[in-house]
Amino acid sequence: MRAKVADAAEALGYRPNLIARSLSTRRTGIVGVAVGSLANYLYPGMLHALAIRLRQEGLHILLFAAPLDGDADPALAQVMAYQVDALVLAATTVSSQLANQCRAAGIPVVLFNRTSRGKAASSVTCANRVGGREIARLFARGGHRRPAFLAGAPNASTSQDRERGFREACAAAGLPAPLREVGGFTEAGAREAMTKLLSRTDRPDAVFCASDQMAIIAMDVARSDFGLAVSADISIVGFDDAPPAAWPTYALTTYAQPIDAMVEATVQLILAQRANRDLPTRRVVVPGRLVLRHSCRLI
Amino acid sequence: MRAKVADAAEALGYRPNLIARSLSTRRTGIVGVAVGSLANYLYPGMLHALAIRLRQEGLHILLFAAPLDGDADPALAQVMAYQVDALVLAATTVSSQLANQCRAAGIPVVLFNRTSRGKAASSVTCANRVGGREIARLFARGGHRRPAFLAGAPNASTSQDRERGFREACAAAGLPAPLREVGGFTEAGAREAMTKLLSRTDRPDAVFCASDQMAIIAMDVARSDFGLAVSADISIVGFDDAPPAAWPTYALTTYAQPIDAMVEATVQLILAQRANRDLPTRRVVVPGRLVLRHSCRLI
DNA sequence: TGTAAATTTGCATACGTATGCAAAAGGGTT
DNA sequence: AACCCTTTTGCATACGTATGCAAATTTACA
Repeated sequence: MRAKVADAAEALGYRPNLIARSLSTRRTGIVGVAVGSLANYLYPGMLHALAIRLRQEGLHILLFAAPLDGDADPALAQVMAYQVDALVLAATTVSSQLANQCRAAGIPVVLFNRTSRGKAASSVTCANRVGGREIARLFARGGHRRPAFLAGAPNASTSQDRERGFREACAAAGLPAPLREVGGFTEAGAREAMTKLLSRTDRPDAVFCASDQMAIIAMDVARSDFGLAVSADISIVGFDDAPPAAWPTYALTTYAQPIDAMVEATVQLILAQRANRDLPTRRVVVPGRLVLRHSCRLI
Repeated sequence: MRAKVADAAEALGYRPNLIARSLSTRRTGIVGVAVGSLANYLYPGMLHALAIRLRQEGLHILLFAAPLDGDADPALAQVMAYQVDALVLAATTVSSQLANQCRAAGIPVVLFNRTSRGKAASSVTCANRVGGREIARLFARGGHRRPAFLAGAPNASTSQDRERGFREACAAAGLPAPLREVGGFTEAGAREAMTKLLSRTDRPDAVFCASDQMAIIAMDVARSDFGLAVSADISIVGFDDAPPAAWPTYALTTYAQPIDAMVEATVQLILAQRANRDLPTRRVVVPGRLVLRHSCRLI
C-alpha cells in the first residue's frame, strides 16, 4: 500500500509541499543562519559543512548575510518570520540581545564561534583561552621578547578570550605585557593596526593575531611594507587554521579550530533543543590544536 | 486606522507568519541557491552580495551546498519542495538537466557563472572568451613563447569558453598551441596539473589558470616545489579576481569578474521571471576587466 | 462461512494568512 | 434629518498538508 501510493505519486510527479506541511506541523525544517562578511575564510567551510550535516537531519539553511555596516537585527526579524526551527548566529555584528527575543519566541539559538553572558542562547566555541595560552608559551619557547596582540572586534567574546589566555601565559612565562592594537577582524583594520605596531621603536618580535585573516594581512604588511622576513625577523601567529593559512607562501602557524567538531556540536544542540523546547542552554567548548608551520620562530 | 493596527500588532508582539502567507499567496519569497565547494573565494563574496541584494527585494536565500562528491540533484529536489520562487545554480556539479525539471515545474532558473546549451535556464556569466583572449594577448606582448592552459572541470562551460578565447588569440598572435592540463577547479587537481606542466622539458613560460584558486596553487607549486620566481621565471595569470589575488604575496594578475554586476543581473532575471513565469530565458554576459598585478611579466 | 482483527477510506477540523463580497458603521454635504 | 460616499467589520472560501475518529472494506483464522 505504502509502495502503491509512492508509485502513484512518482507517476504523477507529485511533490509534497513542504510549506503547507510546515504550516500544519508547526515545524519548517528550516534553520536560520546569520553570517558576517565571509571574508574570514573559516566561515565558507563552516557554512558548507553545516549545510551538508543539517541536510542529513532533513534540515535546510535560510541564509542571512549581515550587512557590513548598520544594524543587522531588524533584518533578522524577517528570518524569524519564516518560523525557523532554530537560529545559528555566526556573526559578531548581530546583537546577542536578539537571542533573548528568540528565546521568548521559543526559537533555540546557537552562537557559533562566540559566546554571550546571558543564558538565553547556547554557544559553540573552541578553547579560545587555551589557544591564547599555548601561543604565548610558543612565543616564550622561541625566545621572543616583545609580544603583541592584534585584537579582533574589541567586544567579541572570541577575541577577548584569546587575549585573556595570551596575557595570562605571557605573564606566567615572564614575558612583558603584550602590546595591543585593534584590527576589528577586518582587512583594513588589520593593515592599519599592524602598521602601527611595526612603526614603533620597540617593535614587537612576535605578533599573535586574533584570526588567520588578520594574520595574513599582518604578514603582507611585514613583508611588503617593512621588508621583514617572517619568522627570522618577526613571528606571526594566527587563529582558526583557515585554508589560506596552509598555503606555502604563508605557511602560517596557527591554532586550529576544529570545524567539523564545532559543526557537529551545533547540530546536536539544534536537534536537542528542537525536540525539547525548554531544555536549558549549553555552552560547548571543543578543544583546538596548535598547528606549527613556518611563520613562527621556534628556537 | 492602518497605524492603529500596526500599533496593536506591535503591542501584542505580532509577527506575520510568512509560511502561512506563502501558502496563501503561492509565493514564498525564497530563492534556492546551490553552491559548490566555496573553496573558490569568488563565491563567498557573491553569496553575501546576493543575499543582501535579494533582501532589498524581500527575498531570502535557502542555501543548498552541493556535496563534494556524488550526485547533487536528489538533494536539490528537497529545496524545490519548499516551493522556492527561483533557483540560482552556482555549482558546476549540479546537472543542467535539473534545470529542465524546474522549468517544467514553473520555477525560473538562473545559472551563475556558467551556461548550458538548452534554453531551459537563464545564465549570467562574464565575458569568458574575451577574457581568455586578452590574457593570450598579454602573454604575447610580454614576449612569452610557451603558453599553457590549466583547465578547470573539462565539461564546465566556464572553463571551455576561457580556453577557447585563449587558444584563438594565441593562434592569432603567432604563439604555439598552448599546453594543457586539467586542474578541475580543485586544489589537489591544480597542484597535480601544475606539477606535470613544470616537470616537462619544454616547460611553459606562461600559464593561464582557469580560476584564481588554481592560479594561487600554481604559484605555490612554482615557488615552493620548483624554486621558480613568478614573473621573472614564469608568468602565471588567473581568472576571477577573488580577494586573495590582491594579497601582496601573490599579487596575481587576473581577469576580474564583476561580482556586483553579475549579482545585479541575476536579481533582475529573477525578478523578471518571477513576475512573468513564461518569459523567455536570457543569457546575460557582463564585461570583465584585466587586472595587472605582478605575477605576469609585461615586457 | 462466520467472526474478529487488521487495514483502508472518508470526513471533519486545524495550521495562519489572503481575497472578495456583503453588511454595517462612520463622515460629510445639502 | 435625509442622502450619498467612504471606511470598517464580518464572513466565507481557499492555499496543501496533518491528525484523529468513524465507517467501510479487506484479511486472517477457526
